[in-house]
Amino acid sequence: MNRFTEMHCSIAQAVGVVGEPWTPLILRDLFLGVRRFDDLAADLGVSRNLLTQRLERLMAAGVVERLPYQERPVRYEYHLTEAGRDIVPALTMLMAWGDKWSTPPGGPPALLIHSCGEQFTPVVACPHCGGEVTAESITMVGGPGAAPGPGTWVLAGGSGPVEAG
Amino acid sequence: MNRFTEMHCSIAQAVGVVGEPWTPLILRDLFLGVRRFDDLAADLGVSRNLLTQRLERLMAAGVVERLPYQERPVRYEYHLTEAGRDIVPALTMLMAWGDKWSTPPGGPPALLIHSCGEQFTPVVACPHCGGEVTAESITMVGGPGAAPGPGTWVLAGGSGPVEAG
DNA sequence: TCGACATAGTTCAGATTTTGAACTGACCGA
DNA sequence: TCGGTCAGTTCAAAATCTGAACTATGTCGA
Repeated sequence: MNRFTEMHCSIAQAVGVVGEPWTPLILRDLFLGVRRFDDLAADLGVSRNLLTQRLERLMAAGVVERLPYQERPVRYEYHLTEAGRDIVPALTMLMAWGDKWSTPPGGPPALLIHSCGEQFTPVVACPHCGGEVTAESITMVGGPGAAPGPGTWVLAGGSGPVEAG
Repeated sequence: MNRFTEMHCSIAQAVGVVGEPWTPLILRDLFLGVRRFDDLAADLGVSRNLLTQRLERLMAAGVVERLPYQERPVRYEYHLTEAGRDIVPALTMLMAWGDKWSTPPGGPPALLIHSCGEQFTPVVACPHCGGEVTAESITMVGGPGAAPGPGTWVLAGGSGPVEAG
């Protein structure tokens, strides 16, 4: 729980859980197979106490789970839960944005291969028409849970389409 | 510039620019049409000096631009640039994740309408086959810019597909 | 049985960042 | 001249993060 998770906004909810410093990179590493405390700390360069705290928060949020991989002494590995794996597509969009707008020297550090066999740049799509989702092609409207409060007055009351852009 | 933007990882690049506390919500508000300093501060509940700092960083990164909307006295509005609008699809994925895993009381605070006319939940897709991108359907491999260093050893050397999940 | 090593943390002082409230400065309108 | 608007700036206190050392549990080799 932090101030973001108390806002009536789904972006704030997500940011409150997976948007804290280091957390997206922790999730990336877990996805890539870096699962042990010392490996995460070494790979990321994050301080160990903060890593402890972030993993605790992610476990409390149900995004990460800790599983023993040996007894005597008991040692644990961290794994993404279903909710954690479900954030991976959003991470690929961040990666694509970083590649596009931050032009790393020598080209992208990593590439994505889809199960269809092709190397690809991910896009967000509308599942109804299959068309691409861009800032220009969408509108946000208040939903059933719309409520007044910080971060929501724009949509409060479900008062209809908001002109955006 | 911060320690994330110095890493050889596109996710870290993106997080370094748009992942600081409050920044995703600032971008959301700019997208929704909240453009003035006082409106942003009031809507978000962020301290004004931090808002100043975040907007400066976003302008330096080319994600936001400041345009005068009146003279005498000169007053400015903040707008998303092309790079800023380009992050919006990723924000919709965070929103969808928040809706799915954080079950807000009363339902989602906001809904998305695509230009095709349908209300939708965004998905990440492969532009080659149109298939959905999930943690299970993708593999990451080292790209041309792969380099050793914090946050990259997993992919360093372009040593081939990484088993993930 | 001793010492070195491995893993997964915890502790804590100092540095950095963020908050919250008040203040500044330019201008308008009555 | 007074009050209000807008876009910030200033600054002390609070919260967070870093970096290094330390703890705890158990293995292994000599």
